[in-house]
Amino acid sequence: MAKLDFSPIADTTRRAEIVALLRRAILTGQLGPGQKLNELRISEQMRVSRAPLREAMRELVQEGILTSIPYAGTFVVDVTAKDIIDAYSLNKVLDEFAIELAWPQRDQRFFDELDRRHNAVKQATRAVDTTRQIETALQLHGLIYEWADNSVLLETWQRLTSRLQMYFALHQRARNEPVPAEDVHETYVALLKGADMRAAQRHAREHIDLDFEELLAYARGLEKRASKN
Amino acid sequence: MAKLDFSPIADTTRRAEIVALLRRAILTGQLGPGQKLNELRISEQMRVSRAPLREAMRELVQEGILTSIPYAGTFVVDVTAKDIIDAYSLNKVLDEFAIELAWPQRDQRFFDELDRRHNAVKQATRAVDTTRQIETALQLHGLIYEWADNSVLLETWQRLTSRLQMYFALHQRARNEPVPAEDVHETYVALLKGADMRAAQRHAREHIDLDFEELLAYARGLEKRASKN
DNA sequence: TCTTGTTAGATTGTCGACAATCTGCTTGTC
DNA sequence: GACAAGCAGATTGTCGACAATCTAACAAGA
Repeated sequence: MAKLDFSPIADTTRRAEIVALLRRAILTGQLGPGQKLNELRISEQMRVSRAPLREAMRELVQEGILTSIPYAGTFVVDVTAKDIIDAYSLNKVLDEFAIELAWPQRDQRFFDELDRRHNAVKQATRAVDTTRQIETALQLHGLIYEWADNSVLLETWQRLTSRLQMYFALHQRARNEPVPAEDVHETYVALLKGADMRAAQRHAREHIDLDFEELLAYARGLEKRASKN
Repeated sequence: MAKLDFSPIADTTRRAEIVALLRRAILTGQLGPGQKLNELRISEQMRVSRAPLREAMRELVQEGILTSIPYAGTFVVDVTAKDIIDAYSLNKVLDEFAIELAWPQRDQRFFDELDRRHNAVKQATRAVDTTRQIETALQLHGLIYEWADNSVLLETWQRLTSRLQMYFALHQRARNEPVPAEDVHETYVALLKGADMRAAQRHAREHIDLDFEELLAYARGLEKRASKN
């Protein structure tokens, strides 16, 4: 009999679906930073009672994309330039570590998956679907974390990714120009297939710094607008 | 008029208190790994309804010390040897990064706080209060993260600390012998006051590895006992 | 005019009850 | 005796209502 792997069945609780809905709304920028989440209004819109909604919100608070003030409300986290800097500098460190751990684990399945995700990025780029472009790029990026075989590291990166995705979405949304169609991941993929680990680590840093400049400019804009308070 | 800083007022929601109670119970080992948390029973014991209790549990699930299976229950996370290895290896990386960031930020207040926390450890050691000993040691350790001025890094470390504290508590609980009374932090503190950053980073790694060996032995014991399933 | 007290409305926090789901046992059938 | 169906019992998930708290507008007094 052939060995068959079943994937976990879908979460069947409203709570889990609400979490997914809210997270998506936040990470795509439909819910902007600082915006308040009115429990009654949202629960009515979703045709759900406040109990599972509130539980879902608690999860997202711990996930770091919502913040809660007792008796005042729950809000989408504010994004400051420093937050972005902090997230990115940590991401660099984690990247280096992840590559180091994943390096000896690379196998055929790794390379196949690498190509698959790379193609997904290219496809989203061609389709000019910016949201999906961000998603796929982060998934490509996350491969080394999945292969690093360190659950705590993976979990940490996934948390960080939530924020990065949010930052990128805000950035994309802010500038109306279409996203560059060129593929910036070609070198990264090639290096991960190669034999020079140090080179891969170095490139991960530099590649990140690339988009970083743009993102920072956007963040500084946010800073200024924050003075409107 | 003298400048006066007020600290934020205490959380006044039941939820927050429940979170604190549960976290403490788990981190001190009163609630062991794999143990199920019966909502009705706990809510009755705490004289609280299930709503805030469940919200509190959602937070702790996201914090990584509880795990939830829909319609089955919420349990204290299982601890495997690999979890401990993973947490520690990540901790090393984060430590190096934190020291690097905190290094130029060191000032008189840093040194004062360093001594204060170091004394707290020594006092707990003299009093043979193992729980407090773990707490204070982690707080001493956390100083570099607080001074690193990177909110994402600090948050990440605090999550990691939850687990480390849990692991240590389990370890301490497992062995009945009293904790060594000698002070293993003397060198660490001295190095943080010194001028050689690399040396401090190196020592952080080695110092961690010290307790690590013991902890790992305990973890492997857990592994074996897990076969009782 | 500025400050302080009051009040109404809205929103969050909490509660008790009901619905959905799981687990283990019993029952019946072969 | 083995095995599937079905039935309690317990537990989690969800709901609607009530209590506690905050906010903002307004009134009263210095």
